[in-house]
Amino acid sequence: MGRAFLFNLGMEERMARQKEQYEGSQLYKIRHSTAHIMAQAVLEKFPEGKVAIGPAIEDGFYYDFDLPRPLTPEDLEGIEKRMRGIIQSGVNFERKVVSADEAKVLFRNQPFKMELIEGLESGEMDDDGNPIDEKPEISIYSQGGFTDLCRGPHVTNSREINPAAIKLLNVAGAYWRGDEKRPMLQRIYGTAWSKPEELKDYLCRLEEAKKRDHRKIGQELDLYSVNDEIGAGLILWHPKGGRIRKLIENFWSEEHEANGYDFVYTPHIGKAQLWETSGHLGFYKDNMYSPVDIEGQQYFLKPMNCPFHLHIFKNSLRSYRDLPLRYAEEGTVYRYERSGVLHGLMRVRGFTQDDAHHFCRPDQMPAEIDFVLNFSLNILRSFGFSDIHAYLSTRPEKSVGDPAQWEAAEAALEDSLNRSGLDYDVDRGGGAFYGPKIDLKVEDAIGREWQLSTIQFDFNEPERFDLYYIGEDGQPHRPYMIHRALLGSLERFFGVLIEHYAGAFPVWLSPTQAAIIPIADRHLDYARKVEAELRKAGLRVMVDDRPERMNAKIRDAQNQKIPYMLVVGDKEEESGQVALRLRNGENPGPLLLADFLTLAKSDIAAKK
RNA sequence: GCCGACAUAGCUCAAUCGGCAGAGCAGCCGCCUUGUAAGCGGCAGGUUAUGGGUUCGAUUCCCAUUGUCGGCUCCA
Repeated sequence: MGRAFLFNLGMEERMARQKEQYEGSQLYKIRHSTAHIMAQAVLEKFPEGKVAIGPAIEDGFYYDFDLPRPLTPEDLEGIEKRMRGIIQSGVNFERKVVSADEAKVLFRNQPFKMELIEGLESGEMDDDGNPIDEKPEISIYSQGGFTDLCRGPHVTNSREINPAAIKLLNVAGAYWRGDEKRPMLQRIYGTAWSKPEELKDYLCRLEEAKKRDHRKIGQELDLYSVNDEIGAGLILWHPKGGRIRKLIENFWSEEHEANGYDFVYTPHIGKAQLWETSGHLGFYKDNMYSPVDIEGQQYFLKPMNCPFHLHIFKNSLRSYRDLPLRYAEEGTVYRYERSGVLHGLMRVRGFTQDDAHHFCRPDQMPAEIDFVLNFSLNILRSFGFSDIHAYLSTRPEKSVGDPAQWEAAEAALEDSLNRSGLDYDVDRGGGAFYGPKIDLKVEDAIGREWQLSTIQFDFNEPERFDLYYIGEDGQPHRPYMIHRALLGSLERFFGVLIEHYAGAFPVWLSPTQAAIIPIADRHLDYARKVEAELRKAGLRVMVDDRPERMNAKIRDAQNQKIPYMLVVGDKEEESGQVALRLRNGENPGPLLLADFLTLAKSDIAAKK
């Protein structure tokens, strides 16, 4: 995504206001000032160190340094201790406006600051390195012998910071100005709050996120793995993960079937010429793997499915009566990702997109957008994502296609968003060069946003492949093409699902829906009868027939996050009942098998 | 890719200064026949990620490779 140029519209205005509110808040000042105090502590330890920038960020702050040696965790402890000392000594933060020349003298030994001053002086960028419109005044802040180039604001005295509510979190590498061609600096991340309880809350939240980490749960529940010998970023779906994937795919297929999609299947490789025509070898080559040679011809692994779908469209002469056409495919693509960015299921090198391409007439386009947006929302909601935010990205400076078409497409996207009632942001100029798009992001159970769906116009490929249909007038016309991935990739979607539910998937997606737990061996026959009955009704159940105590079986079922545990003993066997226990620890107790079945079926139907 | 940290049994983790690699869980075998989150005993499990080097001797020190983690950049 390019740099966001935000316009005032609905939610973004609210977000901008929130951001402004944050930047004016005491907490913001506390964090920003804590960053300065950290820089002071670091420079006391490494007088020859160079400082870069150190802003307050969401939940905390960071500061970038160029230091003579890598920092260790022990260094961090020492720095944090010294910071508390500085805070408690009650240093004042003093602001002073200086001329560029004065600043240059002050910071003559700080090359990064010098660069910032030059930026400020020429009126090109602010002290965070962001482009600005007006030439700002240059201000400096000093505290306890440490002076920093800074716009502020800051606390007036360090006593406003609670030394028990700050904590340094970790050290990481970061490029100066985020540019990989420039020096790598050491960035220390920290967090700061008004009260110690808030710090504790925040650390709990981090802990909670760690517990939900799909990589951890993926192993605990035996859902998937990656293997050294196979390769980084290549996913092995284990039986339980595979079961869930299959359930997702079945639901996906049914919904697509019922909504006018056709299913297509396409190969994993295609000749160089295909990717020349599509333009991928021009603009996407960096993400594509080296070609394989087949009888002297170069073939590339596909990074996208669209060229194949375009060829299916092209394979027959199309009438305006045939449109819209909706081709859907769970297409597995391979993209080169730099080793450092790989991350569990979220960022991989081979993944399956739930892809589709819509081809329609210009007059059908608004309805088609409405359709695809609503279809997407319905599916996402079925998976338990109720908080969905949309992002509309419009025409960038460099683009292909007729500007009038762009405008029509953007208007259709925005109208459709308005009709949907969704909150949305507009990223003006943030679209791809080939068309505007809507991205949908879902909020998970602990408030994090994940991008899943994307709905993109493409004015490029129909042109490149010379797609046309015959109109009412008997003449060829270029169709509109919409590219959409709804769940995004099955791998990432699975990762998001795992984190959203912390592994406790809704019943309809649980690999095992009920564990039948016989108390003693003599209950095994009855347990098998219950199993057979539930199987017949379509439930995924298992009997835990290990020679273990009931308590152990309950514990294991609970840890496996199986939705229903059905304990069967003498009483249940006599009365044709099962004793129901839920994975949240609730214990509704005995009920007739038929009643349990009704309950389970209603939970499944409600996608609970 | 870059910066930093890390890699020991299926999993979670020990092993002092360079001196015979160990525990819990899981697995297997047996005993117990059990009422809502771990019953008891035994057995087995290792080229210490891979390759090289230093050393009388390397899990430990050095180099390379692969992978993982935290970030940067990028992104479904």
